[in-house]
Order: sequence, then structure tokens, then C-alpha cells
Amino acid sequence: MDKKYSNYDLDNLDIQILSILMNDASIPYTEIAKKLIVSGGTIHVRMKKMEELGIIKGSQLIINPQKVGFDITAFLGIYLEKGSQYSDAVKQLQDIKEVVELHYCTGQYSMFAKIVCRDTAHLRKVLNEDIQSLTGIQRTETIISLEESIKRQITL
Amino acid sequence: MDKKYSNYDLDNLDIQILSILMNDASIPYTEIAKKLIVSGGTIHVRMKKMEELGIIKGSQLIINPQKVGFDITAFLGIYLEKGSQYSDAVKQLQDIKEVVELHYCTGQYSMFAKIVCRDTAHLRKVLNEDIQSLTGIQRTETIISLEESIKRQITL
DNA sequence: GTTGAAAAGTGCTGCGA
DNA sequence: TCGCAGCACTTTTCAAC
Repeated sequence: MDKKYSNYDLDNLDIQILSILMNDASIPYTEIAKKLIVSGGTIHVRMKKMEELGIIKGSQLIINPQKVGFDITAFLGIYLEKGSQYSDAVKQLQDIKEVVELHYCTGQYSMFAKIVCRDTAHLRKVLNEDIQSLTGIQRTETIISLEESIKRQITL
Repeated sequence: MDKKYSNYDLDNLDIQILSILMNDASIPYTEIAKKLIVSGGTIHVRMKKMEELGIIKGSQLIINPQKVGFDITAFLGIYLEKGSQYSDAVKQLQDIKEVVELHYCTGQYSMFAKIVCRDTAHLRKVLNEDIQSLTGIQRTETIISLEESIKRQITL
């Protein structure tokens, strides 16, 4: 057994390190070390361990989509003709770069997508030309976000 | 007029820098400079400009929620008793840390939330105890994600 | 606005406890 | 396993173009 179901090799220190860097990945290890009263080397060892375990997927620069001209966020409930067409649909949706999230899910929809577009014309183009024309998709329901009030990662 | 509607002070170089760092914020400026055939100082100046303009919101360490014991992602369509209760509901939902995203939106739902929980028991607790008991919420509809097939930022 | 190099700070590695 | 110290690398700054 080389892998456990719950990867709870994390102690309090690990979790505190993650909590800090999940909010701001640019904080230096030395500063984290001071805050948690351990040495910088220890932070380094813990981070390396968590990277190797696959707990840490990497770091990303977070931008403000509206400031670069992407003003519309929409959610899309997708009905497939047959459930078996799921993996094929994923492949096709991967090529539509406006699709930033895609879930296979329970409930009324077969799939659920999050889409970010520049403006209403752009959204219409993505919905009518790009998505509706994919094979296997029966119909879609669109929910447009007028305001993103909360946006954060989980609290450990 | 101190602010334009579209903040298109971004040239190709800015966009290329953002595109690289949006995927991996740990890539050093010197390496980006080599790739884009400019000096490290220029990267620095551009980054500083974009931070001041609010285009860059910061950087985050991206973790794998499943590896730290958060196995369930769900979407929640929320019906409010009155639309005017929106801002009050936001405040209350902010205190529920399992809510990682919240949108005010068009369509059948008043609000739309994304929730991350440890397991089904945890999800049930959040739905039944935390969310249903908030004031102003009429009812909710839950969509459970069985697989997150796509997860990325917008392509500039 | 861009460059190139010097100064300051951070990350990494090995030895000792 | 943790902490300390030295080396390598990166970021930051700045005078000059």
C-alpha cells in the first residue's frame, strides 16, 4: 500500500504554512519562519515534502479579469444527449479557452461549466457558435453572474 | 476622467508576461526576460505598473483540495425570499468558510455559490445547519461535482 | 522606455546537534 | 528531525542610453 486514502501526514505547522502561502505566495520563507517561530530551513523541508506528495500543485499570479477586459462571468448547465458522451465533450470544451472550469455532476445537468468572456457579444459568440455546435450537446442553460461577491480558497 | 472603462494600457509584452506567470508564478524574472528577449529590469517595471493599476491582484499557492481531505465540491443555487436581502446574505455567507465563491446572478437563482467540503457528512452539515438557517434564504438546489475536468484561468 | 550591472535580500545545501 | 551558516540565485535599484 503505497498510498493512503486520507493524506493526513500534515501537522499543524504544515497547515499554517499552507494557509499563509495560499493567500500570498510571494511571502518569503524567512518571514513565515519568524511568524511560526521555526527556522527557514524547516519551512523549506516542509514545502518540499508537500510538493512531493502532490499537495501543492504550484503557484499562480492572480489577475483581475475585469481590468484586462473580461467583464462577464457565466455558468452553463449542459444537457448531453447521452451520458456516455461526457469524455468526448470534455475534450471539445478544452479547446474553448473561455471555459475556465468544467464539472461532471449530479442533478439536472450532465455537466456544469464556468465561462469568462469580454462582453455580451463575446458571450453570445461562445454560446451560439462554439458550444452549441459541439457534438453530443442537447441544450444548455445560462446563468450570468452580475457580481462576484466571494472568491477565495478553502480554509484548512 | 482619471479612469477609463477599458484598461487597455497593456501591450503585447505585458500580456506575455502575465500569460507566463498566470500558469506558474515562481518563474524568475530573469528567465522570462530571456524568453521575451528584454532585460530583467523591464519585466520588473512592467510588473510594478500592472500591480499599481490593480491588474495583478497577487499570487496564490495552489493546492490539491482532495489531498488535504476536501473531497466534495458542490454548487448551490440559492433562492432568496426578497432580492433586497442580497447584501445581507453575502455578509452571512462570508462567515461560512466552506463557501469559496459567491455570485449574484440572473436566471432562476438569486445567488449562486460554490462550496468545498471534506465529505458527505460535512456537506450535509453545511447545507442543513449553516446555510438553510440563514435569514432570507427561501430554498436551495444542490449540484454535486463528481469530477473537475477543467480548472484554469482565462487566456489573454 | 529600456538596458546592464551593482547592492540587497531570498532560497538552497550540508554539517552539527 | 530540526537549526544554523555559507553559497548561489533572484529581485530590486539606478545611472546611462
